Amino acid sequence: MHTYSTKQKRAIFEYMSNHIDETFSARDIYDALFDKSINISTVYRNLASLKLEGKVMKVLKNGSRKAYYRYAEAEKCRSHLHLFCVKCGKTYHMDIPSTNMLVEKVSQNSNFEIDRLNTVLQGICGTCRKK
Amino acid sequence: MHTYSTKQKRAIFEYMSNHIDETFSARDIYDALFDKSINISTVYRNLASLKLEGKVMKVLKNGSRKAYYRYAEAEKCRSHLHLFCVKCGKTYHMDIPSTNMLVEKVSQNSNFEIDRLNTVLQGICGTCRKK
DNA sequence: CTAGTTGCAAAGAGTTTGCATGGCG
DNA sequence: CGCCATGCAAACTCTTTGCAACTAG
Repeated sequence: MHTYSTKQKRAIFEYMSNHIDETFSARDIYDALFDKSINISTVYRNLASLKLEGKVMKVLKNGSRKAYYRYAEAEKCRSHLHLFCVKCGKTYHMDIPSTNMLVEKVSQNSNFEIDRLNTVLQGICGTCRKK
Repeated sequence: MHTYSTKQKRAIFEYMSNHIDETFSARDIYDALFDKSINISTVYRNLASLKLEGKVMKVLKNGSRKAYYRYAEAEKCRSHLHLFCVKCGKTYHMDIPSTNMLVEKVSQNSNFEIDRLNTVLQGICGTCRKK
């Protein structure tokens, strides 16, 4: 099954890639692209499709029952952990050798293979802690 | 606002505490206690209540849009990380130096305060990897 | 052309809520 | 008794799906 490049899909991806590290629900994107009048089903279908392609990452936000998505550079994100600030909604990339090494240590010690692309550490970022 | 100890709440908590480390959706519990004919709304209300009391932990499972809950011993769980196997649904408690170090390293390097009770590392456990 | 994509409306799943009734303390 | 919890049904939110019309390649 081949996949086409439609103006709706391009608009959604363009919007997300212009807002790296912000998380969006399907509704957020629908609203943000209101002027382009893209149907909400189309937003859902394209988010699923972009996720399959590894261009977008799904984030589960605790305390919320809906799904959030954010721009993802698959190759880079597969190698590091992500931090998600429950206050401001930003995603932080922990591409630090010492933490990456620790993730591997955890894998070895527990024989548990961590899925970095789908794991998001929940907490509060430095900026929000100061407030 | 005081809270009462009802037979429904006791049944739900008893069931969960007899199945430590397994995760349950509201529906799972509703079905498991079918003979007690507890209303599904009551299950939801009590899960929320038990969560507030720290007796139960909410788990977001990726790829699913529903919430899962599991028995939690608040004090112990506040100090370690949890691994959730996306294959078998079991939760593992990583009370080992390397994971605790991971949390501290992340805190130091990024000034990010990880919420251990709400963070669940996603992956595949040793047992499932062998299959 | 022709297979994938869109819009629309309707269906589904999971969860929450209002209200009268029931039960804990 | 008084207040909280329960059951029931209805409402809600988020997401998915069927289908006819449309469009990218």
